[in-house]
This record gives sequence, C-alpha cells and structure tokens, in this order.
Amino acid sequence: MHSDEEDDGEENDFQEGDEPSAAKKPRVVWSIELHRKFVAAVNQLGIDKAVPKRILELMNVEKLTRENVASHLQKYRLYLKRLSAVASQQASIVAAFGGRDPFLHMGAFEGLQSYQPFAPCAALSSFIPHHGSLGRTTAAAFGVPELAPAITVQAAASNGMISHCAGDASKFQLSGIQENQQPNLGQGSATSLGLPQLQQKWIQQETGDLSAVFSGSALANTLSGALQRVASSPLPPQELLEGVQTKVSAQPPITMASVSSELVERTVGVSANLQDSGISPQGTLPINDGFTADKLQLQDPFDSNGGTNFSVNMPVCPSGSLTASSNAKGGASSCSPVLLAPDTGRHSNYLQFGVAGNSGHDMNDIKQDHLHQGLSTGGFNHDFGTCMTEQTDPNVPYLMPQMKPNTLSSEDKLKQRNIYDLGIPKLHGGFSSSSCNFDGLLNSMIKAEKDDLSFTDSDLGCDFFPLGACI
DNA sequence: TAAAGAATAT
DNA sequence: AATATTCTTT
Repeated sequence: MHSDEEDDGEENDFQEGDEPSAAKKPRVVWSIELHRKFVAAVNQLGIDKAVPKRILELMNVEKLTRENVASHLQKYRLYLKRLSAVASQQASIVAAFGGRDPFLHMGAFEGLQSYQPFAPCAALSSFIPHHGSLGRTTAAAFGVPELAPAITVQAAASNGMISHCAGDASKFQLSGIQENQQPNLGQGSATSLGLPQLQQKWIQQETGDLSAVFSGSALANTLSGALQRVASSPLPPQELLEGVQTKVSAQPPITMASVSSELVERTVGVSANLQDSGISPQGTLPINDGFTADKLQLQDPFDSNGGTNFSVNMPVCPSGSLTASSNAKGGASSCSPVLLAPDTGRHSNYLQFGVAGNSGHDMNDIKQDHLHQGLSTGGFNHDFGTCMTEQTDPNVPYLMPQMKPNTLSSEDKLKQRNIYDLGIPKLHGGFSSSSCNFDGLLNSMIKAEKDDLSFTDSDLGCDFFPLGACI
C-alpha cells in the first residue's frame, strides 16, 4: 500500500507477485493533447495506413504503448464510422435529388410520392470512410473526417431525452423561431409552434388523400427521426454536447400550397442552452481558449440518473489552440509524458469522441450499421420501422412530435397502414429503405439551405469538434 | 513471430 | 464509457 512509483512504469521489479495491490499500471488517459497527437499521426499516415505501431511512433509519447494506441484507435475508428455513416447517408440522399432540395422542385406531396422509388437507399453506397483527404482543414486537424460537415441539422437535443421520445411527444419542440429562444424543451410543453400543428393539420384534413397523409406522416417521422438521430447520435459531438440547439422551423406548407422555400430551416449556433435540469451546478469552467466560457454548456445528462456527474463540454477550437482541459493543464506541447491516471480516475476528464450518450438506440445503430453495411441511417431506421409496424406500441410515439397522441385516430392509423402497405415495398425486417429516405429527405431539405450558403466549417465553427470532457 | 483488429473484460 | 486485455486473424 505504500508506493506507487510506477510513474515510470516498469522498474519495480520486486514486488511483482506479492504486492499486487500496488502494482497496477495506470491507465492512460487520453487527454486532449494526447488525442490531438494521435489524430495528427493518424492523419499524417492516412486512415488506412494508420496502424498502432506507426501511430505510436509518430506520436512519440513516452510510456504509451502500442496496445494503448490500438485501443484508442479502435474507438476512434468507431467514431469515424459513425460520422461517415451519417454523412454518407445524407450525401447520398442529397445526391439522389441532384443535390437540391426536392421540395424546392416539387410539391411537397408529389415530391414525396415520387420520392419513394428512390427509396432503396441501400443503393447508396455502403459506408466507406472517405477519409481520403484528411489533413487539412481544421476539422481534419481534429480528426474529423472531412465529411463531417454533412451534419447539418441540429436538433434541440435538450435533454438527450429526445432520443427516447418514448411516448412523450411533448418533448419535442420544433420551433419556428430561430434566434434564441430558450431551450427548454424537455419540459413537456408541447405548446408551441409550428411544425406539428401543421402536420396535424395535414393529416386531419387530408383524410381523403392518402398521399397527403402519407406526406404528413412521413415528414413527421422524418423530422422526429432526425431529431432523434441527432439527439442521440454520435456525431457532431460538440454541438450535441454543447446542447447547441438548433431549431428546426417549419413553415407550414399549408396543405397544398407549395411549400415555402424553407420547409425547414436550420438555425445554427445558438448556443446557450442550459438545460434546466436541476443538475447544473456548475456553470462555467475556467476554460477558455479561444472560446468564451459562455460557450460552455452543461451537458445535460440524461444521465441524470447518476446524478453525480455533470459534464461540461469543452469547446475546442480546431485551430489547434486547444489546450485547455478543465483542469489538466496538459502542459504544453510536445513531449509531455502520457498522463497517467491514478487508476481510479473516475473524475478525470475523458476524451470523448463526441458520442453523446444516447440510450439504447445506439446499440441498434451500430448493429444496423453492420446489417445495412454502414449505410444505415442511424437510429432512425429502427425507429421508423417500429413506428410503422408497431403503431400500437405506446412506447414508440415517434410519430408527430407534437401531435397529441390522440390526434391520430384509429382511422388515421389505418391509413398509415395502408400507406405502409402500398408505398413501401417489402420492408420486412429492414425498414431501412424507406426510413432512410425519409430521414434523408429531411436532411436534404435542411441541408439544402446550408448548401446554398456554402456552409462549412465556419458555420459550425469551432464546434466541430467534439472533444468534450466530462467531469 | 509480430502486429492488427475484433471481441471481451474491467 | 474509457481503457485494457485477450482472442483471432493476417
């Protein structure tokens, strides 16, 4: 019990077997700095040639082992994979439409209909990390694959809860507003705005028109799916973690009217969204490095469960200036020895690859990834399918975020069924295609605007990356 | 055989 | 979840 000189690792030869308690080697903590090096190495090598040994060499960090790197790499790849899966999905969809927002060209309804044929998103190549040209942009510097930007939609993930949306449609709040409005979604105040009502409307009034219903529901699903996905997913870490709330506003495409050019509008940025969750005792950290503290957000934990921890998100500026870590002053530049954690480091900062905690769906996502060969579309597939096929399940109210459950009359449900039968070809087992498309559709819609603006990194700015730290 | 990678384990 | 360790494959 006395010592711990393993600072250096292996020199303690004596008490190897008898004093087991003292011998454990510290875990490597992938501090931001360390990770940065790692990423740099990976980028330098190229994603395909980046193997542990090489990476290790390039990193040139003492005490780091190949195994350590391998382990980290494994995780890193997982992260990249998720990113690209989403990105490719979006890209594919967009591409399918010639890169334009389908809604701009066709009426919303017709659009959806004709859209179906495209469905098989499977057609879209499977996930293949296009990391080919990593390396330069700031994003790249951070290890984000270049496609990252694909992620355009942000949902107010306020409290992670969206991902579950189990049953509580009220959790969603699609607001038509944009700049800042307070974020508290999560409250259950379904009240607000736009989108939903609109959809509700569609469905209700268009009872006679299947397509309309279809459209409505599809959209709704899409939206919710997107929200979910975004909320629960992995990706844009930073933003998610930050709780950046982007609003998706929908302009009520009143029934047949052509949809206003922006069906969905993404508003970026916005940050301040402090989740109300009661847990937020700590507001700011002394971190600023390029970023102002206010940018820090509490990450909201759906994790509230544990309660004990709150996380803070550290905005890292891709420019490489990131140094800060809430408390670790990793020290400067180059050769700092690996920061080793005293074993029980539960409170230390961990590097996160931007995986926002999401419950449950994640697993599905990943699995589907394999099933659909990476093409998958995140949790949405699953959700959608469930929704369609299991409407009755109270736990799967993905439908219409704000629509009150009861608004869907059995009749409507029936319609949905029909639609389901008609519209989507054999979904057996894999609802993928349709969901994928819907989802994609939404994304594309959303994305379209962005594209026009040629939004890229600047927009998200530094949020890109996701190195978040949890305390 | 060494090392990469996936699968598990902690 | 983050790392480690073990198991497989190359």
